[in-house]
Amino acid sequence: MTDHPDRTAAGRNFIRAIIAADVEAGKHGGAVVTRFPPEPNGFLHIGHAKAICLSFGAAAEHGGVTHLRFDDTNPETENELYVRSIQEDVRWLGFDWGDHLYFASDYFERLYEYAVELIEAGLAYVDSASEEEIREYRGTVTEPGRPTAYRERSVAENLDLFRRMREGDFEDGAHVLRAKIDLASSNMLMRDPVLYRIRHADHYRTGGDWCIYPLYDFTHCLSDSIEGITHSLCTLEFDNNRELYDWILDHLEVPQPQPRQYEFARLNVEYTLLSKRNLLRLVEEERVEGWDDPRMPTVAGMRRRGIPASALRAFCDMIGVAKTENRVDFAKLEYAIRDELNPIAPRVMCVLRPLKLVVDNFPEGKLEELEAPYFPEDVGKEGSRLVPFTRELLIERDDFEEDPPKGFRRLVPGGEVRLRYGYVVRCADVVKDENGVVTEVHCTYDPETKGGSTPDGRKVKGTIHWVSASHSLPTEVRLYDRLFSVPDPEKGGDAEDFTVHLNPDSLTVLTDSRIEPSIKADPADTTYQFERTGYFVHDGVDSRPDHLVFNRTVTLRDSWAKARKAAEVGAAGREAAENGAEEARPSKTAREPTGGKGSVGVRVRDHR
RNA sequence: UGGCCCGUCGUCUAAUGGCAGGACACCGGUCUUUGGCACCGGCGGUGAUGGUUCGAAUCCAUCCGGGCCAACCA
Repeated sequence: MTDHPDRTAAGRNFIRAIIAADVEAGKHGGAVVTRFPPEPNGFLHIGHAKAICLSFGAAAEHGGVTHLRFDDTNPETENELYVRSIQEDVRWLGFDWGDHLYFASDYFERLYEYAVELIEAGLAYVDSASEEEIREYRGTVTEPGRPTAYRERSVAENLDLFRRMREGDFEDGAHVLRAKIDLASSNMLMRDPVLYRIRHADHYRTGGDWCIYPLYDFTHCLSDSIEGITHSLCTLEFDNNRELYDWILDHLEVPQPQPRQYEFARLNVEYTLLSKRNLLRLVEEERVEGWDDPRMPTVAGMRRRGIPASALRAFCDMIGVAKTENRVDFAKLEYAIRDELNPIAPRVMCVLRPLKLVVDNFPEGKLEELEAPYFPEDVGKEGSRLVPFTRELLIERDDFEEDPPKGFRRLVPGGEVRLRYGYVVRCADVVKDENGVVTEVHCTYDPETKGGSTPDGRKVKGTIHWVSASHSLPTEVRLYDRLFSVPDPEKGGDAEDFTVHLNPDSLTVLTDSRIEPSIKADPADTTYQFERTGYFVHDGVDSRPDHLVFNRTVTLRDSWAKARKAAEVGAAGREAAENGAEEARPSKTAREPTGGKGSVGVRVRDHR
């Protein structure tokens, strides 16, 4: 899995430096045990991928192990479906927890005993104040908290009450167990944090065994301790929790040395959001088709989109680990994807928005099979397929211009262009409908240029992709763009609903695309490069032999589109209206018009 | 507002008192039967002000800016 050799270089980030120093110093006997502790209440996303790469990577670097532990202490939000998807996703990412699969819910009995120990030491008490009261008595960041009426209960009374809480003698919310620490602490988390609450709810694993459930701060440090974790890595927002993490372990009889918590900055990516709460909203409100919608930043979504696990790992390597708040450029992810796919994705030809091209001097009914390599020279991989060449072909609508802009290197009236792996053709004539829309391009081909070479040495500047009109396969193609139209959709906080920033153009469905027939013989999970357009993969959910569906993983870099865009700056949004014709809304199934008429002038939206 | 954390090219990230480096992006070029890939070159940064030091991104102080914390969520 070390596809990047320098990954093992010591001290590549501050956490790995700490771990390396600890190993060097012989702490924990030189052992490294980390853990990845997801709560099974949602799907894993790219932010988790960063945490997974860090925790698994840092341990593996020293021959250590990483535990997968479900932090399942909240029966109301967690379930089995999430447990399964999380395991599948971690495995798919390429990491192995071996035998070390754990559940915090398996520790409930031991946790209960630890709580009793705390009570016996006079360090925890049962508080019978209401939730509102406790909140009010906690004070604010500028005012200290005050004790409720129950803070000085005797150990015996606390023990009895806590036992009866477990027995089910009380209603939800009647009592809680609190640590007795410091109500005046400047760290709000130290103001007698709640350790246990009563919740008469069935847990997806323990069923009705318990009606009291431990909270995060109590559960997490002790779970780490129980499992012999050495380095407990989490994100920055748990910084304030560390003091409590240490306090609990310091005041209980636990194995030494204790695990230490280290925090790093969570990942943010431009034009997306990574909070599980809001991702869940997108799913529940059907703004997307589900957790695995290819537009989602979830591991499942990215997998369906065609992003290889190796690209995600490479991306995590590239972004590093630090404590600085960050928002990573979307282009960095795209780079990682292209960089992984370029050497492994076989090239095939698919025409996204077809325009008929008739080769006038090619015999009607004649079929010529042309050999086309799957990889360009520089990739250096063997393999080729035959592509059928016929009198009637289909080319990309964008590849013909009657009135070409400066620098246009494709087909124009009277001009020559090379059909990839085929012949050089010259445009002789154009057929238009009553609206002046081009419906057919007529060409003549030069038989001497078979395969694309020019024996006479003349330069043909443009090469375009094509398919046979009669032998190509119809396919649906789904083009994805960023889910949000602003770099930080959650910026407004709760004051603003992030859904207003959803990009209405995040999905474009093309229904009359045509692909070369060779792909019929390939495994369904093949990731292709459609020449000149991008990387595509069969949609794992909707694609069938009789109804092909391809997802665009990422576009190819397109310096022509970039140049065009730059040229148009200042020319105002003159094409806004035309673009509007092909947009589909998220989760809706609007289709691009299938006739030539409506789709003329439509440009492939650039991914940027 | 009290506490804690964090400020380095546009973005991400190195430099642990000793030449501010890399990646992505961007710009220019070479190559090219993908306007892809590759290669070459360029642009561009230590939030501010003081102080300590032969020497400060690094240590200290103040200020400015950003983030987290007042769930019986994690």
